Amino acid sequence: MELSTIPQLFPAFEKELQREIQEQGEIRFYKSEEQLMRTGQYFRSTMLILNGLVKIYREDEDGNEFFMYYLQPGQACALSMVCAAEHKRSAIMAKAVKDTEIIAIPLNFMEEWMGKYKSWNHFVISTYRSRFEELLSTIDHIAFRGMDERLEFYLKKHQETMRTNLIAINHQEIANELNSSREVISRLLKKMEQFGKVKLHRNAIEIIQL
Amino acid sequence: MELSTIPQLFPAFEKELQREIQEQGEIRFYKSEEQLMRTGQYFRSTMLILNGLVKIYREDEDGNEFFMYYLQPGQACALSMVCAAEHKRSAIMAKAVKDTEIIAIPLNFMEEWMGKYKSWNHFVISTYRSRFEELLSTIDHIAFRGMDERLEFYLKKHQETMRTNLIAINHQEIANELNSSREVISRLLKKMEQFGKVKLHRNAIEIIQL
DNA sequence: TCTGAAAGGTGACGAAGGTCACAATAAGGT
DNA sequence: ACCTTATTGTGACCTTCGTCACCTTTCAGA
Repeated sequence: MELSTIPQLFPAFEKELQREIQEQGEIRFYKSEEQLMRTGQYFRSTMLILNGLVKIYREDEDGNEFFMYYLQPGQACALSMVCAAEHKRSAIMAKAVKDTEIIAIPLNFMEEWMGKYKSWNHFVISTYRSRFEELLSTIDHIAFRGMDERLEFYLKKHQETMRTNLIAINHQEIANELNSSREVISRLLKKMEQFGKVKLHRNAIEIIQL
Repeated sequence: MELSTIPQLFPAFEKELQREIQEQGEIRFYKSEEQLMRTGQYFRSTMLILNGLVKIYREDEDGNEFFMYYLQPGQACALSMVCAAEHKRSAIMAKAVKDTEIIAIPLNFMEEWMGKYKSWNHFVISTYRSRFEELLSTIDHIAFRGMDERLEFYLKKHQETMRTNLIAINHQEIANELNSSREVISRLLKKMEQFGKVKLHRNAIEIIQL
């Protein structure tokens, strides 16, 4: 299947680069819920998402986690680029939320291709750019918005990304991802239900109107 | 003075690139407190700091501002790169905190040099990288830490960046930069004074022990 | 020296959100 | 059908922080 997906997901890459990726990259599979990388880990490669879906979290020393953004097929983990290049520990945690297939590009090729392939260079830079903007928008939310707005935004993102109005998740997990507590999330969800924005089910939230 | 500072501040750049920067770049001066760019503005160029000091803020629609990080001589504004490249409006505000001299590189050269000069390419990427990390650390603070810790961190950054133990600033301004309120900052500072961490003066804070 | 503006201090109060304890429901396995 | 466990609901309470009102101190300029 890799033979078909790489040109499809990365059509801007030169044929030769697509071939190299297939030759040098190592395909890996992760089951849903499996961690692709842990906070504190070193990188030896950068990762391109082939299919599935990945969520990126920030963690602090006390184990609090905090959802930042999604990575979709055709995207790369900007942090793995940062860390691989600087030989630094990972500052983030990545988790598969569907069964996910990635291709890992060893650091040395990543560097080599930067000079060799214009399209790779462009890809790396535009990856930084888009993640940069995600981070800014994340900062906006936690700096300027209340938990109610953040919850709505979270649900909206989930809805758009997963393309479904029925979100299969429990309140505790949402609380973790927003670095809040279950009771608070439960209360806010209840309020949203009263406003007709969602309908609550066990282990699921149905989006009505956001 | 530009003739000497560019090779000095950007020693990794090829001689030819240094010459091009001097030829194509436009030197601009900003007085302390002057804004280098405003939220909502379009970019036609990216900026390299030659001397002085610049602070980068995030602003929301209601005019709340929020300090993110410093830019020092030899550094570039990553956001101006993002925005210039994508023809997007600025999502940030930049303000000189000392009299500051910058050199503005028009967008088309920025792109051209990416292919032409390895060192420029590397510079752009490492600018993204370091700003990326700044943003992550900013997120940490607002997501996981209370105002007390954030205030200490703010003062520490100021102290390190300005290389002085006497910070000339009033409480209201700190409150603005942390998106808090004067009273809260005053109270926290008082508490820090009781713990012997700082000594408070009018329009100034003396760092004792952080 | 006087005075007004700026800066800082303080108490009261409220809202948001975190924590605790425990009740109510629902689902799945036996 | 019954029991166990996971999930959700709820009230009480606390802390942090923002806001308001008003006071005190400091300082620069008339």
